Amino acid sequence: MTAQEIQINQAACCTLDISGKEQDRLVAMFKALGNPTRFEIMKFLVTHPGCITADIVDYLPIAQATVSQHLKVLRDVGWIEGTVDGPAVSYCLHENNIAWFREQVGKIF
Amino acid sequence: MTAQEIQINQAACCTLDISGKEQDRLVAMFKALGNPTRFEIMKFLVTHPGCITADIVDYLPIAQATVSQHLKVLRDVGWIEGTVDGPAVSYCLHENNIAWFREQVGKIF
DNA sequence: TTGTATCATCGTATAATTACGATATAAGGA
DNA sequence: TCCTTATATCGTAATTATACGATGATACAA
Repeated sequence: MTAQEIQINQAACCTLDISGKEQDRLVAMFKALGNPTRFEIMKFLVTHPGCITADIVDYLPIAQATVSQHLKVLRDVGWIEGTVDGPAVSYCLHENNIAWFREQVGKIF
Repeated sequence: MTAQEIQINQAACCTLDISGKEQDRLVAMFKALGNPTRFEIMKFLVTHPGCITADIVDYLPIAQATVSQHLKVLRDVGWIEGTVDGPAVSYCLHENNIAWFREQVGKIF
């Protein structure tokens, strides 16, 4: 169920300054970090900016396929960005999106 | 520039000062808001502090049992707090925990 | 006590997530 | 070209989340 699918039974007098696609994106960012493994990946990236997937696979006790899946989730919602570097992919935090997230959290609550 | 000053600058960027139970709690808070319905409930509470469950049930297009379940999740992780008021329960945002969340997000990323 | 209002919990069906091994793809070297 | 390295994707089993109606629990008024 997305923000657009939820049919509110009351006038829009109660909405804050987020809704629709922006709200869905924010919720997706919350959801992505609501997983212990993905949170751990984010923590790793803070201290290892520019590391490649293999580094994360070595660090975590889970299979390569699973790490790749989690990286895709984090990429799709905008927490991180990957740069192709030969056969490898180098990952970094997506600073702009992180700033946007922090800004939204500050605005809403 | 001394090594100490460099360390201070790094700490200002990202302290990564979280682990164990605190990290689990933070992840649980992320997860709880990573659901569109629960996010909508939080938005409603911003503009309707002290409202009761029935108000939220009227507002959302989902069954009372489902709303109650979502409220329990939000309560358990600390986003909101409920006060018994006769047969009803009045809900508010848990300001201290929200401040803690914002602080953690600011510290880590 | 009986009835009503309010909310929580139970049981359960369906959907989504998470993990894995196997396999496909893409870059670059021999 | 063929081989190696590094990732992504596929198929799938197990777990978890989400929603519902039915029912249980609690407060209070009549």
